[in-house]
Amino acid sequence: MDNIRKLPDAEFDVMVALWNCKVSPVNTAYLMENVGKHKGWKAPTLISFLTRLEEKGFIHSEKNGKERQYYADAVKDEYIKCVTLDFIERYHCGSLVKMIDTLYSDKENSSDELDEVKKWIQQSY
Amino acid sequence: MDNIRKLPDAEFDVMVALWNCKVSPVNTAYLMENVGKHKGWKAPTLISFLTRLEEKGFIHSEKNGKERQYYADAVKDEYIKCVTLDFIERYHCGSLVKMIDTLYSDKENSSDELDEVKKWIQQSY
DNA sequence: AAACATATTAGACAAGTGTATAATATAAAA
DNA sequence: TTTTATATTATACACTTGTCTAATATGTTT
Repeated sequence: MDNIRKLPDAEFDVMVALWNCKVSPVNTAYLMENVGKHKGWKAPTLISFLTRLEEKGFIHSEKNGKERQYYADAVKDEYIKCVTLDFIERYHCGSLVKMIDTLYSDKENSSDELDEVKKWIQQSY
Repeated sequence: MDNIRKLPDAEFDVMVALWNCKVSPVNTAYLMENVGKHKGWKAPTLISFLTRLEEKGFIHSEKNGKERQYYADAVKDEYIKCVTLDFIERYHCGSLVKMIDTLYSDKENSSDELDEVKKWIQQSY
């Protein structure tokens, strides 16, 4: 959980689609419906990303007749958490407060979001 | 402040060095001292990044004799804020709370950081 | 003015990313 | 069992990013 191979945008989008589906495995057609089409990709484009994700160990697949079925192996929350820690480290010296400060230092429409944070802190710790 | 051209890592590192120096402009030698050397870059590598940053409109420069002087044009806080909003949008559906939740849902060593956040909220809003 | 030192420029190149076309399987229909 | 339809594979290609070597300028010494 430390060697965070940050995925390129398109591959991440595919992972999200995979993570979000209720069933597993899913086929290319399904993923075309859920990301590909929306992004304007041709099928081979999608499959390219899937192939690369498999090479990187984020997913695996099985060929089933003419089609191929894909399984997500990486865990969504773990991945997101890693990427987020990385981000805070790089852009905010590893400090969540510094980040919040950058975001809301100008006291504009900060209320809503910060209110939620306040609530979150109170009830969950 | 909306068209956030996210910089590649190396170029961002150069920007940070530029943003952090007290004087302006600075020359390549100075930047070599402050990032280049540390990153193990040869001078032309650094200058490549500077050239690209200039093409992207983040900095400008003036030739002064044999040397060149660089000025940061982009504003650090603005840039960081944009990139951060972008990040939260992409990885946490635009919700700061969702992000914090992903980060500290496991209630481990969350105290310190969250304490700070609590304090921050209390005193600044 | 020649020679030297050194900063910058030009250009190059490999790897990674986004994207697609053409070729090849393979299931289904005729 | 041909033909047809469609999914997948093999490639390819342009751009971006990280990095550098060789060439060129220009200031400084001699």
